[in-house]
Amino acid sequence: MTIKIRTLSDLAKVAGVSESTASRALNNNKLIAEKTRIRIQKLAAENGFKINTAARNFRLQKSNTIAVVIIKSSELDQSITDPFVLSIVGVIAEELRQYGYDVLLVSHNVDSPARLADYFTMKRADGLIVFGQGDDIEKFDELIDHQHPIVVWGAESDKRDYVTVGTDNTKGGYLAASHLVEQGCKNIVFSGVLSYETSQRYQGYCQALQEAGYAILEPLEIHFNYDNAYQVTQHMLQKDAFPFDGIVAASDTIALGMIRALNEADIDVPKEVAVVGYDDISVAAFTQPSLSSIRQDTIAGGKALVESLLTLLKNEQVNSTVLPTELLLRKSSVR
Amino acid sequence: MTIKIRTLSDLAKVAGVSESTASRALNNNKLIAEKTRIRIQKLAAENGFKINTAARNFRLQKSNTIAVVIIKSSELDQSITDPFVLSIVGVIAEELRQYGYDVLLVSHNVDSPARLADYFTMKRADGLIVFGQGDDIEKFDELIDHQHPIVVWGAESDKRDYVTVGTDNTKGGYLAASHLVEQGCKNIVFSGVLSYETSQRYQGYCQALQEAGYAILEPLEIHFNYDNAYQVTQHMLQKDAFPFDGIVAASDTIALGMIRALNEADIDVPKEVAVVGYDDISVAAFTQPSLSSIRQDTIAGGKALVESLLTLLKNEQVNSTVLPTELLLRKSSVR
DNA sequence: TGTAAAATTGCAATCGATTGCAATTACTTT
DNA sequence: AAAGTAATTGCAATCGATTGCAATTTTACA
Repeated sequence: MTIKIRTLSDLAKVAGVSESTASRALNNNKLIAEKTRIRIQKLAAENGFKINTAARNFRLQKSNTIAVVIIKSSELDQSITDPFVLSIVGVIAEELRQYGYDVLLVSHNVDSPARLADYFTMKRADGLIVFGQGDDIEKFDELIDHQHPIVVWGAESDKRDYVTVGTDNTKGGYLAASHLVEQGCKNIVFSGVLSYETSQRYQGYCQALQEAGYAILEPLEIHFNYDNAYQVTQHMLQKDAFPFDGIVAASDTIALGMIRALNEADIDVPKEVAVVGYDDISVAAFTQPSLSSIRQDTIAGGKALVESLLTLLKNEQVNSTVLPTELLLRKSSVR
Repeated sequence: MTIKIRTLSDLAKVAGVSESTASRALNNNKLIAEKTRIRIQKLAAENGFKINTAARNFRLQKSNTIAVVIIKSSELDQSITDPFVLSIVGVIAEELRQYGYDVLLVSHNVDSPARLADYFTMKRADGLIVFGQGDDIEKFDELIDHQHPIVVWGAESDKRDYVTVGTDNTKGGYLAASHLVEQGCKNIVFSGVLSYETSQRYQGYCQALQEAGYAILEPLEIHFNYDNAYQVTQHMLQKDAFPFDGIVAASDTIALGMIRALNEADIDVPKEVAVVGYDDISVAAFTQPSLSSIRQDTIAGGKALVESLLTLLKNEQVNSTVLPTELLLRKSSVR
């Protein structure tokens, strides 16, 4: 190896062929005689030559990259560190790798002037998987340009027709709330700021309470992170402003933060306050007490997101997916 | 807006200037008169023109991207879905965003023929943050080319001088094991396959047992995932081959999987078997029983990784970081 | 052997942005 | 007003790979 083969042109020179031949040989183009192809491929391998992806992608006008966008709806929204989101991201990354795609992990502020379509015009991604419809679905819908291959985790929007993958949130909220009703809770509150997705859970909650003839309460303004849930609850307890005996939490993280505050205030869960979480993150079964939760299957979810997106990339139609959901009963809610 | 401004050349044409001027104007180059700059920037903004990153990065020969590489040391290694790793990845993503870098999330098989340096020659990343030294440090060290900006999460290697960020694993193992000794455990086992990082924890464990004059056991071959830990433990229990009264687990995930199996076999934790985990993942405080654990601060870790890498990218020297670590006592180990 | 068809290979344009250097225009200053 | 300096702007090459089409070589067949 006298000179370092850095570019395709170097490779071609050493092989004594033209750049076009070298390029075609590496891409296994049948236009090139098999003998030549093998010779050049071997030469490349021996000299550790790798194609320059940046140049290649630029020329081909595609990025071979899928951006996983996690939308921050506020400064307090730490969904990028939420175990549920991260675990589904892990699944997506692994899945896309098998299809040869790179994964760009991005967190995006709703209020940022940049729009999601920019990822395409800037040629940074061939497709988008988006988390976090946020609280303002109109604003979110504007972000989405369904001219492009985009799949959203969450709830279907009536107004627009982008593809979503998610679980039946209304049913989830309903299951959680009606279970608490059955357990004899009288003062059931929904806990979590209303995003588009969680507002459907809240709808389900409302429906269950209505059927039971109970008063429907305003949801607690708690953000999707553990600390906020803990602090807000602690604060309410200190002010003696916590009259609830049942909680439908919008995420397990929220549920756990609240339970911690309750524990510390010596309030028994589930006897004094019964709690149902949402997501069924992997540790829910091991919390103290173990956490009843509405299951959202991250593996099925991640796979469905990827599959739908890949189909869109092939310019084929895809319908939104609603994954089955169920209530897992554990100790935090069963008296 | 009669014609769509797609490229810099379009923009220049509409603005009535040359491409060079347009380019410089967008980059706020002082060579261009302020009036012109503002005019062109406004034009670009009004027409939603965004620079083509692919073209730009290609021309500039950099990617503006950091690859976060999670190395799979075997098919059973699911570290990309481990909450500890994912949560630190979340921190990294958020941190790098603030510095304007994109994050490429990659899982990489140790046995894959591709080498990490390929990410550079292929111009896919300007720098690498790597997780998972695996069990074969020699093999790993070969992967790492310290000509390039690479920061590794884990333990320092004696042989090579790449930059690492991690916690004091020997101390962690020591703290965990000697605590179990204090609790009166006689038959303490270390649980988790020995990677380079965990073997240091095992060292610490050995040291503690030695000081106590106890027999040192072979570590349990459990992979870094919840299910494997659960299954292996369950299997041992069924075969009546679980003679331990103390467990130093190599991760919280492992600890939780084992505790689940113990719980189901009606073995009391901590009375019959005391358990200490590792990582202090966010839910450790809420498990049943709450999990004693060696803390690894993901926020400090993520920030240190990013900071070190950015320094390397500036062609400056960085030393490896060993973050402080501590034992958090909870119920799983305190009798 | 001659010629048409098939199989290989090469030429040169192209993707879109950046930048050194040259060219032009605008100011100063005498 | 001339000449020199400073401030702007434009020309054209460049980054590395791909690909339509033309050119060349090989094969087939009469």
